[in-house]
Amino acid sequence: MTGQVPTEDGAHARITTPRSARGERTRGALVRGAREVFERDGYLDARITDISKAAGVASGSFYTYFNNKEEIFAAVVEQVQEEMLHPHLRERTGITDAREMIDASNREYLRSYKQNARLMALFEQVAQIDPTFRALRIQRGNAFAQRNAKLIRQLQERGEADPSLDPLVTAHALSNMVSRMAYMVYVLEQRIAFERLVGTLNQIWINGLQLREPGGHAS
Amino acid sequence: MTGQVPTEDGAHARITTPRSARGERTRGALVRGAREVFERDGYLDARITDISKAAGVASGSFYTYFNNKEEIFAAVVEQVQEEMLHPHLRERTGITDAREMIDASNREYLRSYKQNARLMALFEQVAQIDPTFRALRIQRGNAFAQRNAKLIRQLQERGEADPSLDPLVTAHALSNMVSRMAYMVYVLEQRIAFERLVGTLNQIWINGLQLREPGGHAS
Amino acid sequence: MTGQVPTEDGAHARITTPRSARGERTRGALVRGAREVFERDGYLDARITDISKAAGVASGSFYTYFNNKEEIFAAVVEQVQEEMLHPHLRERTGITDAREMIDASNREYLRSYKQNARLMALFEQVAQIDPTFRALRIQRGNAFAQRNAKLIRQLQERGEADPSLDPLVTAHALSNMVSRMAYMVYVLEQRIAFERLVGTLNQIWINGLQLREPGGHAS
Amino acid sequence: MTGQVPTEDGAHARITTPRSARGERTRGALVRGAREVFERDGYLDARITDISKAAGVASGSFYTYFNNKEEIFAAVVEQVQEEMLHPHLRERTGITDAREMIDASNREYLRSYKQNARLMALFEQVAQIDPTFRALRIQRGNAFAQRNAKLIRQLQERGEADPSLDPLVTAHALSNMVSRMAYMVYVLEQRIAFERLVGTLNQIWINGLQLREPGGHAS
DNA sequence: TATGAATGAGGGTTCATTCAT
DNA sequence: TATGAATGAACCCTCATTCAT
Repeated sequence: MTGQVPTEDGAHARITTPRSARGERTRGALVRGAREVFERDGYLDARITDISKAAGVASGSFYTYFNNKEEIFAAVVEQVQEEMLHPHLRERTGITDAREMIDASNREYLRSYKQNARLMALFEQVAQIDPTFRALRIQRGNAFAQRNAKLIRQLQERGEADPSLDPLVTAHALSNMVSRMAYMVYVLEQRIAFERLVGTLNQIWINGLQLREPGGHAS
Repeated sequence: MTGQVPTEDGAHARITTPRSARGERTRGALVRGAREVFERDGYLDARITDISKAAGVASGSFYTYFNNKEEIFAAVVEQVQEEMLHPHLRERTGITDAREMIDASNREYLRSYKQNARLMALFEQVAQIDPTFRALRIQRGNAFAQRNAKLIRQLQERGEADPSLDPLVTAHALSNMVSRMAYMVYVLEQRIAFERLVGTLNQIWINGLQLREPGGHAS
Repeated sequence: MTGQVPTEDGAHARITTPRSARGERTRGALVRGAREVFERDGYLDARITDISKAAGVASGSFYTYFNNKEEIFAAVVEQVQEEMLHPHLRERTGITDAREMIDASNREYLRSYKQNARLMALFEQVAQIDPTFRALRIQRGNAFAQRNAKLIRQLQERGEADPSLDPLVTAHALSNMVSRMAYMVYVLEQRIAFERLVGTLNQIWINGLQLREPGGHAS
Repeated sequence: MTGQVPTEDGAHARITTPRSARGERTRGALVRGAREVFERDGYLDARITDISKAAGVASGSFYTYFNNKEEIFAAVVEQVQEEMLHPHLRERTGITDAREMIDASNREYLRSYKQNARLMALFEQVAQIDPTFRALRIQRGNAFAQRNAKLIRQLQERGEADPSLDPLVTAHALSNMVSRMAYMVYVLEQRIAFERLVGTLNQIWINGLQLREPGGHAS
């Protein structure tokens, strides 16, 4: 399995899944080289030749592992995802308070986005250019929104959130708000201090949902 | 004036501002052709040749009026802006109620976005690809946010909005939320009914700002 | 019409049929250059670059008129056919005697083959390599055999030829014999004197068909 | 001996004649694989890589036994010849009648050609492409014609065949006729029934040579 | 010997841009 | 100005051949 992005036609696939350690090393070098070049030059200006050069291999070696730019980009995405998932152990342990959850979630998202700003810029760009990745993006966004919508519904049922809001649309809207702000601040480099950013976004979530204390009385 | 987007280096500019009526016609045909091709093929896949062909002129004629794809895109943008401003008479006539203003503003924005979805998709794409247009986008976003921030500040001062919110960040966040939802629904074609969309976004604005009745008492 | 060999998909055909005299000249130069290179290097070793070079035009100019080697080869074929048809006024004028007809036909075929040996070699090669041209070859062979079969049938009906022969198979066989000998002698350069060649082939035709004098009695 | 087709320059030959049983096996697998790939893809489109793959060996192993495509093709030819000679015991035992001999010979040739049509197509193709094999083809054709010419001469001397025919040219012509018809019918797949084909060709031989009964008087 | 990955020369093709008419 | 053909730099991709293990 080369990635989540399947090639349309597997018939003539000349791609090799590395069998030897050496192959593994070369493939790795290519993915690292690609990431370097992509981040430096952008997706469009990245030439296969440069990727090979950055990886320190012959230009032809690229084609031992990938068929085209799209495919190696998929590999970069995959690798990055592993990187971003492993360390942070997303499984929030026992956060029950909605406000805390919102803060933790936003904080973590923005921190990670800031950390990987170059990459995130790249993803935005490619999603804009390549239909495959655009589809992937949409998919992920939907999955995420679905989860949040469920949460919102639960809060509404418990009387802790504005019942007039459409849960799914709201989930999408608030998520988009956060991700777009992250883009604006860390990719477009509109300077806003981290805490001010998190704080404001949290507050808009809380206000937006009209979050009330769990067992609380309307203030 | 060829557009708001100046070429970095004017030295080699061989472009002609049409002097004759014939020239005016040719230039116009090119801009119309460009828009057609851009909307059909996207910015990247649009070839100068195709634009000329769509305009019904010889390929070489392109260079009488533009130096490259970027420049004609600027001309398309300019033309579109004129189109979009003229008819709708944006000048809000005496809306004073904040809620009404929010509704009017969001409604008009989404309506126009929906109307021109192809074009908006194009703008998003180009902003992602070309630094000049990206800068333009940022600029416009900032101007818009500034205006909204001022509004929010006024409301806060009048005790009608949550005073804990950072006005500028909030303005950006809520604007981004709306524009991103417009993109999601009308470019990525995630089906959400217009009224549900406007309604939900309005509500999040209102809740988010904790808008209170003008003369109202804190509930 | 670019030739008898249609491109499979006309959708993206960027090929230009020359509109100006200059274009006509360039296209002509390319076809001449192609013929030169094909005859010199063979179909397989002919590089597009070399053809352009031989034509004295930039490498990219090739693609103004042709999409690939196959297409320009078709143009060469077409041009040659015109050349070979025009001058020799094939229209046999009132030959009625079968023997004379056979002699005239074989003589003319072999003469022309000898004259254009390089080209004929090329055609053989390409027919062996490219399905499109192979099909063309078959077609032509069939048409020719059909005509000859009709002739044989007539002779048989008039009692001038061996009635036990299958006319179509015989026509194919005798034609193939001649063309193959032409190939052997003029392409593979197996030295056989022209008159001896024609004479022997004529005789085999005559003997093979058991041609009898028109009104004659079996000798 | 790697084959009858010597490499022009033996200097760099690194080829190994298998010493071990394992080597013998590998070489055999390669030749079999090559035949498979050649028949499937044609000579030109057969890639060394594919041959190795078809043989179930690593791509590098190819070069242990062969230097290039041409050489392994020679090996295929050699192997096939052995196959085609062994079983059919060509040694005609005591056929003395010319007509019988012609029939036996043509019948056997066409049968074998039909049987191995794929391969024969391949040989035709390669003879058209590779000078070495072309030369081989010529050689064989000449040897065969020489033998037949001798036969014809004998018949002429005995007064059993048309004395006006050039024996060598006639031998070539009639052989070419048969082989070309075989090609037409079994490679180009022009449908002609086997018996009709043999019958007609036999008759043309007989008529062509004006074969008379051994002891017969001119009719 | 066998393996399978690495190499890199070689040709194809595109298309922005120039230029003679 | 308009035309449309000519130019050639730039990159992609293939695959025979080599080579370290």
